[in-house]
Amino acid sequence: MTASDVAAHVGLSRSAVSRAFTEGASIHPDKRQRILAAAKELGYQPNFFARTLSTPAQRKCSNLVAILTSDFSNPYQSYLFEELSTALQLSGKQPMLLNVKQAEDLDQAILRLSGYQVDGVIAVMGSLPAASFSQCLKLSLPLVTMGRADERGRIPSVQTDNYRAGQLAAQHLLEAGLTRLGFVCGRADGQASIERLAGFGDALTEHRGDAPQVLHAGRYGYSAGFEVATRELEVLRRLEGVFCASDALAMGLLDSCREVANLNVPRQLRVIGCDDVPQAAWQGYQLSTVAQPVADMVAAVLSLLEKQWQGLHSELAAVRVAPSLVLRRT
Amino acid sequence: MTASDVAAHVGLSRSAVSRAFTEGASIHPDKRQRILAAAKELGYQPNFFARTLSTPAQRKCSNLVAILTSDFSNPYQSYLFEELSTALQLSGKQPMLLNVKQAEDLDQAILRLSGYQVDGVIAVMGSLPAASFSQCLKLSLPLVTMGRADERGRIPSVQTDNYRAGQLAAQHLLEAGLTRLGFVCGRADGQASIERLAGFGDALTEHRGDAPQVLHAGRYGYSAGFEVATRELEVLRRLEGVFCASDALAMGLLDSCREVANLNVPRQLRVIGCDDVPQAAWQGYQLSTVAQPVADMVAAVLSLLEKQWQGLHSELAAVRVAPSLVLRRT
DNA sequence: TTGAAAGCGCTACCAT
DNA sequence: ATGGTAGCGCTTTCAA
Repeated sequence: MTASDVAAHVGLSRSAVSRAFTEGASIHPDKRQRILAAAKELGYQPNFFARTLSTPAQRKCSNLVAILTSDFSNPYQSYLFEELSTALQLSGKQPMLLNVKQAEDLDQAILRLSGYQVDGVIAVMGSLPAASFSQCLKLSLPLVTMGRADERGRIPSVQTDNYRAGQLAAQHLLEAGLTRLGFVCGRADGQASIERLAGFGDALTEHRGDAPQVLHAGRYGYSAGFEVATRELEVLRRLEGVFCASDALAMGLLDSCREVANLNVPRQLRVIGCDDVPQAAWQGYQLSTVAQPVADMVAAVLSLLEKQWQGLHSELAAVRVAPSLVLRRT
Repeated sequence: MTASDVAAHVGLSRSAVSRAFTEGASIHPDKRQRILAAAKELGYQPNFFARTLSTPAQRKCSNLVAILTSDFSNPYQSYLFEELSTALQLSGKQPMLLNVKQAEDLDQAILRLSGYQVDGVIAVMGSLPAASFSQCLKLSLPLVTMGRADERGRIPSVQTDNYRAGQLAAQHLLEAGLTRLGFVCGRADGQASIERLAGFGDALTEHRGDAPQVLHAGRYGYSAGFEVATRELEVLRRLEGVFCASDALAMGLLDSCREVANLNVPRQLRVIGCDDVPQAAWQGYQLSTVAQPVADMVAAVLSLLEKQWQGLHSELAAVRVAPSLVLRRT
């Protein structure tokens, strides 16, 4: 089905058909109606590829935006992904997905993406090195990363203010009158964990508390939380409250307390997580947590992309969005 | 960056560049090397849009495949989605995502998709009526649905053999010597729930057991499971085992038993779920379940698409893949 | 094996 | 407001 087919069907020119599908083009309303009706009947839709091809370079635009991600099993990632794809569609963009398993593939993958003329790339991969994105820079392909800023500040990024997240967690535990506090770290080299710990620790010392006891889970998942709690049970028994670097860690720890340690939460130990994934609200957990402001983050990402499309490269930055406290049972 | 730019850079023709990127084209190996090297240096990648445009209709192909889905918060969906996108990429296809919130949007959405020249559509939306896909049929856009067959058998589909899933669950509970059994239904009108119940019930009567007591949760999520268990506590107390239409339902029920009913699982009540989502293996749940054969289903989906691309419409069918039992603590 | 040229479906610019 | 036409980047004949 092509524009010519439709044109022939209604007895008008190809140009007329094109205009009927172009917002604000000079065409008689009646004719536009007739053309649109015929198109609907014939199942015609302008070929976006051809359209992009013929549009002048200046405002060429495929409306395709790539989302790069490496892990869906992570509940926070899939939650973020839901919001991201919805927002993208709402603003008229079509999300393309790239599931990147190995960092080495990245340059190659981005090159392929450029073959699809994507308008921009959103990278949701906290653990990937910024160096991997050199190809985007080289192709001057608009890019925004989420969850991790480029060390050299050359890539626009959006992330939670992790330092603030640590402060909030500390504030909550301190207000409960607790003093012996701990922090469960995800990846030891993870920027997020490091910053959360910094905010947490600073807040404690400011309030004349002791520095937190740090437990190393090594990863951010449920199992890691369960395992670290089982392994470090003695440490946990001496604590009054812990801040976990992710909700999944907190939930694993919680279950270990319940089933292995027979440690009552929140009576003997208060637990606060970070992310506010849907499961945190489950009646079985009722986990208090520091909520990542997902909606705000998504809005910030779109705005950063928008700026790049408008050529406002000067105003780009590492955006940090404020998290908030969600208090539940733990 | 266009083929002409690369051609100029190496002092050859556009045609040569095109051939360098075409598998098995007639070109001197040395020249191909030079061109490929130059392309890499310049960050050139053939424009897939233009390529699709110029390729003869017969084997025209964008390598774009759309995935339609309506809910990512569902853990089974995101798990399935992970597998699907990976498999697609592995076979050289690029997944495009369409998050469909409202069924009415569907026709419109599919039309838009056709504008992107997608090679096929995979619909992962159990709860959408088959009628919504008329647009695909009209455009003769290859389509495969997952999780729900078209009543009239006109749309190729892949799903778990839900009847068999019910049988497996029954078999497990009967082998444990239990007789007073129940079934927790998700959506009362959901095909999956109905079939699972049928298999479950038939297996029970075959073994001379009573027909199962049916509890209606109304939805498939965690909260629905928690609520139905709390509401129907008295019924639950009289049962020895329940089969839940989804893992999320089972987990909600489990938590309600633990926290509200003080009912010991598995001693007083055995619970078996359906799906085998990652959370089912969490130490806090250790949920026995009927596993959906996700890898097999994904393979079947790709194979059905492949057949449509080869024009083998005669061999299409509603594929049913066998589930398997995963026994854990409950 | 190679370069020239036609044409894929479309939009944008011409004239009218 | 309308129809004709050039040309977007590419693949593919066709000659050579």
